[in-house]
Amino acid sequence: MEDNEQRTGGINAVYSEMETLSRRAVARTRRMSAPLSFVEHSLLTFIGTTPGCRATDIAADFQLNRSTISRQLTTLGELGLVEYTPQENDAGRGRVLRLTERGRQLRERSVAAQRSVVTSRLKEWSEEDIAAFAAALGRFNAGPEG
Amino acid sequence: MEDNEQRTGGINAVYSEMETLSRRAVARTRRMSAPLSFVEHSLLTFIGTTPGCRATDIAADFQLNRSTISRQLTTLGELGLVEYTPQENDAGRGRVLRLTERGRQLRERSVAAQRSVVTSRLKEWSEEDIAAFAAALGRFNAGPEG
DNA sequence: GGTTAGTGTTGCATAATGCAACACATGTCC
DNA sequence: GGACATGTGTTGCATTATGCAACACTAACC
Repeated sequence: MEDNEQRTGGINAVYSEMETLSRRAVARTRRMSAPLSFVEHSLLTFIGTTPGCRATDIAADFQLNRSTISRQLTTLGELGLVEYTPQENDAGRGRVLRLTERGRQLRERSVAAQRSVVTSRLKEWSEEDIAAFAAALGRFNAGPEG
Repeated sequence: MEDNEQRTGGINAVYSEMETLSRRAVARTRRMSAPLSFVEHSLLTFIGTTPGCRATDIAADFQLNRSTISRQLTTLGELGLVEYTPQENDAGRGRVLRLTERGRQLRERSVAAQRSVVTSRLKEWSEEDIAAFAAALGRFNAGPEG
């Protein structure tokens, strides 16, 4: 835990850039994911990539009230994008969510549009730089809870 | 623009990790920036780091309606966090915003709390890795519009 | 000076969110 | 097995956030 200046400066830079990145990502989702809102898009992604997740898990991860998630899921359910998996015997409390085929398709379309923006921003990057960047992002996301 | 598989895979990974990163950043801000919302926190940061910015610039960047920004700024103004700079002769249209001393302090407190989470996640990273990560994030953010 | 275009504000409607209370299901303990 | 505790999802109600349209005001333009 050597707390030298260079390390602190690097951390500050990382945080600052991440705040910019996140603000722009939210704005981009607002612009490009219509008619999905940022939270709705995040719901589809989370459900699609978190097998076995329940509404309360989402609420904890998103830091939103359970009632908010419940209502959002009701909406997505009425749109035919999300559904409850049939009850299984070994299922614990709560109900397990999953995407419908339509949900997968809609999310894939939204992702493709936003990914094109990322592709454009990485236009001048070498293959190695892209791989290193992806690895660093993955390492950060997989890191210890803070 | 050689479009080989490895490059595409890297870009997909970058996008996927960024979506996770942004979702968590928004959740973290919800949890740690109280009583500031994510948008309010973003407003303070944007105004603090974008000299000469006006309400309409924020609306364009955040992809939110001007009326929404106007009301949010009214609230932040009543809280004594944001103010209009006195009219200058060479000022163009609109009114230029800036943080008050209280606004700077409140934002700094909020940033410090969130930055500690980033610090914790980078605990095992070498100084060089942190510097490289910060550089890559900066390069990405500074890249061409998409 | 008159016109055009950009900026910020407000009324109204809608969507998103939180809190509290509740019903229901699951787990625990005896 | 039954009583109790705990977790999950839903709904009523209030508050806040957001969008759209209309407006007033101001700066730019010819």
